[in-house]
Amino acid sequence: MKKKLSIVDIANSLNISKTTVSFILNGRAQEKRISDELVKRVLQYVKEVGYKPNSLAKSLRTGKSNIIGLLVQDISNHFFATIARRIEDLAYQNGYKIIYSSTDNDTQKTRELIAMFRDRHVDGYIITPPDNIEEDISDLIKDGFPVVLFDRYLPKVATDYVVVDNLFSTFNATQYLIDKGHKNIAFITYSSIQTQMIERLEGYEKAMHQSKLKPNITEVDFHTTVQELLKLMTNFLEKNKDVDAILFANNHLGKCGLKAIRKAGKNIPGDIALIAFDDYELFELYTPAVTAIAQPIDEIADNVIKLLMERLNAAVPEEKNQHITLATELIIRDSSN
Amino acid sequence: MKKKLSIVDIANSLNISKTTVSFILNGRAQEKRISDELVKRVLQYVKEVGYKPNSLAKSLRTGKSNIIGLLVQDISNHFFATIARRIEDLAYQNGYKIIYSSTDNDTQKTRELIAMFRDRHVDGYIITPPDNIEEDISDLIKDGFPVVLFDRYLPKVATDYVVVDNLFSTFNATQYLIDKGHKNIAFITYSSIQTQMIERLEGYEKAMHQSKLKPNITEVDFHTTVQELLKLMTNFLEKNKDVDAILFANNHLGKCGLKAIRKAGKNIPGDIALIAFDDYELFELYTPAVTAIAQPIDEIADNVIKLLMERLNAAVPEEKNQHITLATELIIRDSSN
DNA sequence: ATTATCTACTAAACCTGTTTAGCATTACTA
DNA sequence: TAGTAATGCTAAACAGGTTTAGTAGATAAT
Repeated sequence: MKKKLSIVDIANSLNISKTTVSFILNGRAQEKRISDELVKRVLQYVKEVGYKPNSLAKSLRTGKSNIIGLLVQDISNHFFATIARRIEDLAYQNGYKIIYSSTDNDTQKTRELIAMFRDRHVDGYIITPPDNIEEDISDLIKDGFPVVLFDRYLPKVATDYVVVDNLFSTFNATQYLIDKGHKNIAFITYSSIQTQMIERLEGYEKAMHQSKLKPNITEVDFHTTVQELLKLMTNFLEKNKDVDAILFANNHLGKCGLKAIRKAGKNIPGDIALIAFDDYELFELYTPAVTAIAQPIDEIADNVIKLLMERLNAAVPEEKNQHITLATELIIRDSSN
Repeated sequence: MKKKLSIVDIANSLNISKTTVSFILNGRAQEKRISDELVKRVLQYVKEVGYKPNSLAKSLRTGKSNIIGLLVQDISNHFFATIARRIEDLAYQNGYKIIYSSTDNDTQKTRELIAMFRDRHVDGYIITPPDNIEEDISDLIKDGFPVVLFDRYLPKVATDYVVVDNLFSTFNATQYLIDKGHKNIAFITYSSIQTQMIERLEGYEKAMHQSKLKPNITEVDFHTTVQELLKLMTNFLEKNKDVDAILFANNHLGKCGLKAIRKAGKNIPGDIALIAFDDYELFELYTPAVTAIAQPIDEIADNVIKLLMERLNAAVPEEKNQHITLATELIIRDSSN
């Protein structure tokens, strides 16, 4: 195990000061009036012996880590995994690494994770915030850390965020169902105070209200297990025989709903029409295919990174916050009906 | 922005040396004969002011970072995302954080990522290795870093790994198809020199050979896009009208195959039977449901972390390597046929 | 009474970089 | 020809911890 070279080793080998080496390696040679000849000699030698500065030592001194903290609700969820993947790629392209964790929408866990990230001198944060995390995130912002939220935002916290037009999305989807002649359209969602969920509910309610239809809303707890969800949905179907369409507020609910409907032996969209928030390969290949509200995953990731990079590269902290709202696409797959 | 407290601030406030504070905070008070009274006083004060040691400084001195580097093939793939999720949870439970990246099976990219992780003083590595990465991983091991591979292993590299019994899995699946009376069973896989792929191929070949059936193997390039895969599979179906069953070597191929079959208007399992390696919600809900080889995702993650923790906690580096092979489960969903 | 041992701490070195302040030379001005 | 400026480089401080080596005073052993 050959021990790693340090900047002192380089300096000693060349009989110069480590200060000089540091300046050269950080591109400050010109500014510091180091002769071209020496610069060339040092760079050549460094390359030759394969010296790589210890980034921990660098971070300790500079306070920068070139690491971005990514807190998603659940990395095993297709929506978040795909976004995380793209965020990762873009971050690397910008010279940043990603350290991530899943929050499970758990406030206490998220709080600890933020503390950990902070402790690790993370340069910037990308977060899908759980409830009641306002204070922790405000602290980050107050202390000058760039924070970009996505999927949802915190009305009380002034920072950048990237979301989709949830209200219009469910309004539009509900309207689509109404236009197809459905009257008893149910909405199944999580009981949540998070903006994306509230807006999705509002969109549904608005459309129903406009058409003078009676809303039928079921709110389930976020931590309900798949087993329980299945039972719950099956129950729902039994007790709501008149429901002829269901709008699901996210992919997980949609997936469970599909299972329940399948088990109940109902036909889609014959017996019951279905729209899920978030598209899914599953929905495309299901027979017959399921109509879905597709979020622009790549665009979300692109904008998140764009906002974060702007803040990271800003010489002076930008006061103004940017709020980006992207459009979704209603992917109609049951048009034959 | 209140500036962070350092250990010196704590020491000064209490009129003691920072050495003493350090010893107490690292649980070495007894060993260093610090009086119980002082220990209590320091801990009390530290808690009161909320002092948290700077982990970068700590890492710089100790060489430990409490970070695990996770290199998966693609975090947006359901199989890897689910394993990553569990690895993340278990790592946190053990006091480790995860820094991750997707390799895309790209050797050069992986090489750079390993260098980056190393540079970041990652304590241990969990890797799904791409081709030709033997030397880089051997270097890691030679330099004393714990490395656990999973999903596949490198025959030329002596280290711990967790895999599934690929050969038996495809042998068993093929045999299942044979037992159901299929004669023209095709195998669609990636052209790969990776162990898991080779073994899956071998399992298929072995079963076909045993039953004196003619193998029908299609190998596609790993970097083939979804579009191209679809076209390729559609072509395959057209040119192989006699094929009555297909075994797919992984979830992505299975998914694309399903799409192609659907587009070709064929029935499953009436016209053509299907088994996919890796289970998928998709396969369960597809109508009719698709038989699949399910990998024990939780078990894989559990064992990976177990092996890694054993190495991380070992006082002396363990010479012997542990190779864990887990069983898969053939989830039969087309039994009605 | 002297030396050895134990107790309860601590000064200083160390980890490996970056940054500040400054020091010889030589070149240029007044 | 003294004074100033530019050139080319470096010593030392610093970031914030851990670890080594040791010290002063009290107690025990010889």
